Amino acid sequence: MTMFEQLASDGAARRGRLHTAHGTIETPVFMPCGTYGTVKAMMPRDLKSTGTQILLGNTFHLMLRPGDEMLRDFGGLHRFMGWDGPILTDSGGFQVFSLGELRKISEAGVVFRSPVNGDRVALDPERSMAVQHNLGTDIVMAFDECTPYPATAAEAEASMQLSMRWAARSKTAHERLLADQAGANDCHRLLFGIVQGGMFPALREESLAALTDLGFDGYAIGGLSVGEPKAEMNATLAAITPHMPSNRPRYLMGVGTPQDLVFGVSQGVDMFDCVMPTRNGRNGYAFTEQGTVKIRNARHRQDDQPLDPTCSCYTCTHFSRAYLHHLNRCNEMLGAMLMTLHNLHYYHQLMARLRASIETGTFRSLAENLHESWARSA
RNA sequence: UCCGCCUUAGCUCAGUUGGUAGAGCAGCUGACUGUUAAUCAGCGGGUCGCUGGUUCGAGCCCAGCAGGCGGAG
Repeated sequence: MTMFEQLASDGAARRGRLHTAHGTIETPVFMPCGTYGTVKAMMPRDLKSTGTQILLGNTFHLMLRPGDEMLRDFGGLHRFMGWDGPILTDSGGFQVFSLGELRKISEAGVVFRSPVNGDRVALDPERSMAVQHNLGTDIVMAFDECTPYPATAAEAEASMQLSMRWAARSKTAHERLLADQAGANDCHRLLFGIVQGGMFPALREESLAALTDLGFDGYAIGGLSVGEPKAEMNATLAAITPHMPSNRPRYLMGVGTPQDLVFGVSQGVDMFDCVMPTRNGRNGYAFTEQGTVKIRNARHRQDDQPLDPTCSCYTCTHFSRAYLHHLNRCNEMLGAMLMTLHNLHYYHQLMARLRASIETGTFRSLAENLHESWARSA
């Protein structure tokens, strides 16, 4: 059985299937972020009920707490957090970007100051691979540097070249770890490389070529949605996806809004992840078929309507906007839970509709309808 | 009845040796894209209890009054 199979296509959009040690993933797929071994405010059974197929964990955060060796000895992250589906782990590369002043980068790797207790924490390709294997992740991400924006061509190139050298080291370390585990029934573990290169198409192509020369199970696009204008992000994405291998999954990292997902799928992206549905949900911001809803706004104080009348999630079938408004005002945790539940349900429903439309060749008209509907409310 | 303390934003309170007022919360709004985030940011809002006095100038000093709290009878 091949690891990734393409079932249908509609324009550049692809409908596929990705096989992992913990199950098969229907693509295009959205993956919620479970940074610290939990998708915040969600129990695993909630995730299942919203249609979550695979979720993210984070190398950097989990190695700090509870520690990757502890998790290995415990039997892995899946058992620890009670999630039996696939898990993809970010390599810590995004923390190289997001922790800003708390880090020092060199050829060897990165030294962080732990945001937990100020400890000195070192991370490099070899350590990142070891941590991800200790966690027992299904999809390992190469250790990279997420290039900041804005960056000059020279800066973006230097950063990208460093990420490519780290990608080679990641692959070597990953294969050594796989060899060590040969015989264990759990060696079906994928490794994805990450394309960098800032907003420069030529650098992006160069990065992709470096990665395909090495050969990875999947190819991710990193370094987007880091503060650049939307048009620039879309242009950069559109410039690189046509060059990506069609027989491997394509993953757009850290993106995005529902509109971003539709655009990404239209460009042939298979996988997405983003904190937006969960973080924004906790902050009182809902995504609906009619556009976004800021539940804290005074206009919802006595609103007896559901968040989204077309939605079949537990939140929308049981509670009013007035109640969600009240919970948010009172800072009650149930508010964060119900809002997150809805947002994830909405994201996964959206992906399911996109998948179905690719199968029936109606992707384009669905995308147009969605944009019209979102635009009407905005 | 006497003595002391208090009265400043919707609420709880800061306001240094006199130089026409601030915070937190509440309210209203915005942001959030491989999570250092149940987070962060902006805005509106006050005859400083009332009436006089001293002073170039009073939320700050003085007198009286009103209301509140505590104590003594």
